[in-house]
Amino acid sequence: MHSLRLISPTRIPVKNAHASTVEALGKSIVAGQYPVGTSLPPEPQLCENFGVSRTVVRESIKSLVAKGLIVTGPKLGTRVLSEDQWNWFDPDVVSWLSQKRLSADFLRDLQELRRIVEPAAIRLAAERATTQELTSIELAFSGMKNAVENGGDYVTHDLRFHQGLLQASGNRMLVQMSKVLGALLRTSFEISTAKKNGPAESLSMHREVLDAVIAREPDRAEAAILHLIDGAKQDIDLVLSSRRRIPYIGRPASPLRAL
Amino acid sequence: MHSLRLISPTRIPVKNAHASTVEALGKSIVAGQYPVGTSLPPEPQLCENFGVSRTVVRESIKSLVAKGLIVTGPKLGTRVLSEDQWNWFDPDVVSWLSQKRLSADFLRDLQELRRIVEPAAIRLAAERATTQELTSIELAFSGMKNAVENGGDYVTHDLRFHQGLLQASGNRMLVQMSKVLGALLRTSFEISTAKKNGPAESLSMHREVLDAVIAREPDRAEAAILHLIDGAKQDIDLVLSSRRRIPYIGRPASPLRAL
DNA sequence: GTTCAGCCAATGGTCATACGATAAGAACCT
DNA sequence: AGGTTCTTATCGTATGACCATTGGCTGAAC
Repeated sequence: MHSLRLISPTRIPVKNAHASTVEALGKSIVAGQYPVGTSLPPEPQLCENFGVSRTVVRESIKSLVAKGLIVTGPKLGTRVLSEDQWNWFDPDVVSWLSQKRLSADFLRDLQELRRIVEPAAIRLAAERATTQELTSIELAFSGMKNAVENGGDYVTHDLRFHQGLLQASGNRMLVQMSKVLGALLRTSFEISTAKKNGPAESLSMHREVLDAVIAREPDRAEAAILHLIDGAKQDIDLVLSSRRRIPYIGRPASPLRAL
Repeated sequence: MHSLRLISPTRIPVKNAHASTVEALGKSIVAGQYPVGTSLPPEPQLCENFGVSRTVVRESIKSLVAKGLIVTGPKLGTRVLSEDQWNWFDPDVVSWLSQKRLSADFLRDLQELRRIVEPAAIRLAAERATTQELTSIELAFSGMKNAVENGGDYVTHDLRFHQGLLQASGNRMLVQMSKVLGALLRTSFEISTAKKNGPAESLSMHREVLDAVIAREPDRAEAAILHLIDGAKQDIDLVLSSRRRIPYIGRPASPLRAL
C-alpha cells in the first residue's frame, strides 16, 4: 500500500531508498533548485516528497553534508552552502553538475584543470609507467582504432586511454583526479567525435602520445598531449560560443546530442 | 548513567555524537586499523564501542560512505575500500591522513601535486587576480613579515599567502585544491620554519612571487614560486631521509615536533 | 565425491515514535 | 529603543520493531 503513490512529487524510490534520495536531493541542489543560503524543506516535508521515512531522509542529508553541499542545525534547517564550499572533486557532485548544469564556467574550469594536470601527469607516466600499465593503455588504443575502422564506441575507449595515462603517473592524487576529469573528457570527446574525421584525426595524435610515453620521452609526450588538449579546447569553445543557453536539462546520457 | 563509562574502548562523545563518531571511525580507517577488504564490526558492536545509538552509528557510516572510504551491504557488513577509491580530495580524509599516516608516499604525492598545480595557478593569478585578492595576499605577507620581526605565527600567514594565490587563480577546482594542499603546506612550512634563517630567507622569495603577480608577469611569477617549492621539497626530503619510520602517530597538532 | 538447490541466519535497510537540544524570532520587560 | 527572556520550529538522539538481502550451510541428487 506504500508503493501505490505513483503520483508522488518526485520519483518514487521503489527500492534503494537511500541512493535514490541522495541522488534526487543532490541533483536538486546542484541544479540550483534551492538557492545558496536558503534552507531545504524541513525533514517531515522531505519525507513526504520522497515517500520515505525520516531515517532515510536524514541519512541522505548526512551524505550530502559529507560532500560539502549543505550544513544542518537545529532551527536553522538544512542550508545550501556556497558553491566554493562544495567538494568539487567528489565524483557524485561532478557527475550531478555535468548532468544538470554543464555551464560554460564549469567547462572552462575543467578544461583549464585538464590542461594543467594531464601534461604533468604524462611526464610522470613517461618516466614511471610499468609495462602492465602500458599494455593497458595500448589495449584502450586498440579499442579506439577498432571503433574507427569497424564502428563502435570510440568515446569509451578514448576515456580509458586518458585515464590509463593518469593512472600510470603513479600519483594517487592524479588518479583521483582522473575520475573527475572523466566528466569533462566524455563531453569533450563527444564533441570532437561529432566532427567529420574527428576520430581519425585524433587517433594519430593519440598514437603519438602513446609512442612518446613508451619511448620514455617526457618532452615529446607532453608536446603531443598539449596538441590534443588544445584541439579539444577549440572544439569546445566553438560549441560553447554557438549556443546561448544551457540546452540540456535532464538529459543525463548524452549531453551533447544536440550537435 | 551513560556518561560514566570512562573506560570505553575509544573516546566517549559527550556531545556532537555524530561528528565525534565520524571522526573516530574515519581516523581508524585511514590509520589502517581495519585492513582494506575487511569488515568493520557490526553496527551493534560499534554502538557499544562509541557509546552512541544505532542512529548515530548509521549516519556516521553513511558519511564515510559518501567520502568513498567504505561500502555497506546486508550480510557483507561495512567493508573498507581500497585506498584508490577513497576521495583523496576530501578535506576530512586528507586531514585524517595527515594526522594519522603522514607517510613518505603521501608527502611525495602531495609534493608532486603542489609542484604541478601551484605554478600553473600562479600564472592564472598573475593574469586575473583582482585588486581585492591582491590586497588579501599582501595582507598575509604583512603578517609573515611581522611574525619574522616581532615573533608570532609565521606558518598560518604563510598558509594564507599561498591559499590566497590559489584563490586568485579564479578557478574553482584550484581553490578546492588549496584546501587539500593545506595539509602539505602546513607540514612543509613547519619544516622550513624550523631551519635557522628559514623564515627570513623564505620571506624575500615570497616578496618576489607577489611582486611578479602584481606586475602581471606570469613567467617571472612561475619561476619564483618554483624556486620556493623546490626549496621546500629539499627540506622535506631531508627530513624524510633522516627518519626510518613514521614517528608521530596520534600527535595531531605539530607533526614535526621531532625536528 | 561432487554439484547444485534450497534453506537459514547474520547483518544492514527501513520504518515509526518519542523526547532532548538548540537557536531564530517573537514577546516582553526595563 | 534596547536588551532579555520565552516560545517554538527544527534538527539531534535514542529505542524497538520488522523487512530485505546475501553469504554460507545443509542436504539431497547424481
